[in-house]
Parts: sequence; C-alpha cells; structure tokens
Amino acid sequence: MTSVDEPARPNGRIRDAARTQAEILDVATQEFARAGYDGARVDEIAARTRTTKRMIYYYFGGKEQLFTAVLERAYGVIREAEQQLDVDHLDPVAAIRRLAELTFDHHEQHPDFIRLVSIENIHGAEHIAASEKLGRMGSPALDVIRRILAAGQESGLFTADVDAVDLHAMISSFCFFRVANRATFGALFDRDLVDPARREHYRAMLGDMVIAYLTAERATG
Amino acid sequence: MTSVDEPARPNGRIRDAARTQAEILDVATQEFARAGYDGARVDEIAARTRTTKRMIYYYFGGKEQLFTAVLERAYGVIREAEQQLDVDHLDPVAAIRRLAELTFDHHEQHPDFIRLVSIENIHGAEHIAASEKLGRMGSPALDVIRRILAAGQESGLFTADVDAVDLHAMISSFCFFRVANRATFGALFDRDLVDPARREHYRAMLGDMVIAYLTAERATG
DNA sequence: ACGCTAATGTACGAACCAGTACGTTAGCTA
DNA sequence: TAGCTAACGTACTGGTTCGTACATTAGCGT
Repeated sequence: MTSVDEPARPNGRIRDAARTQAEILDVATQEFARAGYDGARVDEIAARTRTTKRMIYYYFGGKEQLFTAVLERAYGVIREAEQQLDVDHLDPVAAIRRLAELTFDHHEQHPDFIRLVSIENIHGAEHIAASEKLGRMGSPALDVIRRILAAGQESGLFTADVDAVDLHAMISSFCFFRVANRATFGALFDRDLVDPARREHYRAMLGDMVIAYLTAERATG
Repeated sequence: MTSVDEPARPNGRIRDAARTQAEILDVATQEFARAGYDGARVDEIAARTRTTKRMIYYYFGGKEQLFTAVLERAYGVIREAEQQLDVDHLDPVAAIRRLAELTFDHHEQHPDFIRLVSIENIHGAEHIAASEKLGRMGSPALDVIRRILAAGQESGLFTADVDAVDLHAMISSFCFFRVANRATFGALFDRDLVDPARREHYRAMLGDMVIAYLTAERATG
C-alpha cells in the first residue's frame, strides 16, 4: 500500500517528528473529508498512520486543533497554486479566462479541500477564526483579479459593476458547487457534474459565463 | 417562544400524532442544520420538543430515517415554491430572470435547507438514495427552464449551448454558494455575502450573469 | 360504559470515543 | 559512553449517546 521509502531499519521504530506530523495531517485530511468533523474518528486516524493516537494529542493538542491544522494546510495549497499564476502578458479577457480555469482545475483536483470547506461552513468557520495563520494568509487570486479588472474597466472592455471580491465569488461558486454538490445533484437530476466527458464543456461554460457577464453591452446610465 | 395554539387542556398530555411528528421534524431540521448529521443529538432534539426521544424512534425508526424525513420535507418546500412560478406570459429574457430571482430568494430565505443539502453531500447523498419520495419528486424548475430555453433558442435570442440541467446548475451554484459559504468567505475575505445591504446588488448580478451568458454574441461555428 | 390499540413516558444499557496517566526508548550531546 | 530529552507506545477512564425494554394512558369504536 504505502511506498517503502524509509531506510530499511531492521525492526525498531524510527523517530521523525516531521514525517509523523505530515502523516497524521494526510490521514486526518482524508478522514475529516470522508465523514465530517463530528463523524471523523480520532482512533481511526491514528489506526491509519504508523503512529498512535497519543501522538496526535502530543503534536496537535486535540481534535479541534487537528482540524484547524488540516484546514491551514489545505488553504495553503490553493494559495500556492494561485501564486503560480502569471497572466500579466495576457489581455484582460484571456487573463480572466485563465484565472477562472485555474480555479476550475484546482477545485476539481482537490475534492477533499472542497469537502473541508463545506464542513467548516457547517461549523460557522470557527476554526478559521481560531487560526492566526489563516487570518494572515491573503489571497493571491484576489490581487490578480484586481489588476485584471482595473485594466479591463479602464479600457472600457469590461462594463460590469463588480469588484474583485464579487468576481471571485462568482467564479468560485460555479467551481465549488460542481464538486461540492456532485452527490445530491447527481442523485436528483441524474447528471454527474464531474463526469470527465463533460469536463471541457463545463470549463468552457464557466469562462463564457464570466466573460459574457463582464463584457455585456449595458444601458448607459 | 412557541405560540400557544393547543386547546387549553388543564394538565394531562394531548395525543396528536400529526402534530407530534411535525414538531419533531421542525426541531430536527434545526438541530441537523446546526450541527451536521453526526453532530446532531437525538436527545437534544427530543428535549426541545414537547414529547420524548421514545417518539422519535416510534415514528421515524432512527436517526438516519429522521434525517431522511427532514430532507424530504425540505425538498418538498422548494418544489412547492417552484410550482408557484408562472412565467409563460413573459419573454424569455424576463422569464429567466424571474426564475433566477425565485431561486435566489428561496435560498436566502431557507439557510437551513442549504445546510441540510451541504450535509447530505458530505455523506454522499445516501439518504436521498434511500428515499423513494425524493427519487420520484421531479423538479418543476427544470420543466420551466426547458420551456423558456426552447423558446429563447428557437427565436435566436439565446445563443448559448446549454440544456436545462446545466443552466439550473449555473443558477443554483451562485445562489447556493452565497448562503452555504457565507461563513468561510466572510472570515477570509471580510465580505458578508448575505448582508441585506448588498442583497439587491447580488440579485441583479445573478440575473445579469445568466442573461449575458445566454445572449452573448458568439462566433458562428 | 367498556375494551382495544395507537400514542406516550420512564429508566436503563451497551457501545463508543475523546482524551490522559504512566511507562519506554531512540538518538543527540558533552 | 553516560545522560538527557524529544519522541513514542499501552492501557485505561469517564462521559456521552443511540437505542430499547417495560410500563402507562388517551380516546375512539361499538
């Protein structure tokens, strides 16, 4: 199951704080995403690591703090992906489409992240509030949107009355819904929103939607 | 707290199966929405009704079936609202906007419903799968969208390559996200998506987005 | 008025689960 | 190589929580 990458030590345990912590976080991410906060079992997380429950409390303090740490890491990943984005050489329309597609791709590739965010919302974002790290963590995507939006609006190409935060909400909502509500939507409407065969269709649909909204002809007033 | 609407019977308990069941469903809806499926407490639900835990098991069988019953009722409410919709006298553009606004309003007015759906998605829609009622329950909104879309596409007014299910997903995603992710979005970006002061702005934004997408000028292909 | 059953209440049990007290050892440092 | 401490393991507990066995009664039908 797990790839053998530890130096073949005959029997005794190997001490590696960093690896133990990372392993706990990996398994905890899966377990929380699988069952929700209250449905997740600390014992189950421990059982699926090479260490014991004792270490979860040793390193993280408790179930609440463990979930917070899981969230912090998950948000860190998307922030990193956003930082890779380089659209300064593109015109506003292409740049927005590129940004939307990056969000689309990331959400699709990280369904566990989506589930964690859904779970955190059920609990009123109390873990985000309790985390210093998440408060400080800005959003590179927002900065990018701000720049693109300014350029597009100044040139008269973008006619919509939105700011960066609202546009980010619009893009995220489509990407998020598709992954988060896959189960109920599929059960009720018999359509798998994450079917690979429909992936390009939805990816284009998102871009078309955002561009159409931003560039639509509007009554002057 | 609760309005006094029972016939002032001096002391003894009053037997009313329908009222007892309805009361259990009301409280269970709140409790599940508050804490999630596993976070919800059967004892807590019982304590907040005028009956006892025994009756929950008597009428519903167990926690799982209770949650299923809660979901069935919640979906029933939105289906009913959708059936009130009458847009046959409107042109396609106005009709779509009306439909989008109805979805927007219903989502905003029923945050508990949104939370229940989020919770159900965390659990892979297993309760919907277990419910016969929810399988049979169609979607009036989908029928309406189908009719509007056909009219709009035939007249050449709508240029987008979407069917009713996809358009429903697009509209829902914006309405759903705004309510479902209010907590995390607010915590991270310091913007309350459900702030009443911004309500009209987002309502218009949704309509503009959908209309712009449907009517955008497209390269003929 | 009488009995029958749906409806209701009480008290309890068994399993589960987060968290901890206590004991052990790897491996670095002087 | 002695000793020190961070890293780790085992075994347990106390409270919680779903579910049920058993007892009771309201109120309808006849």
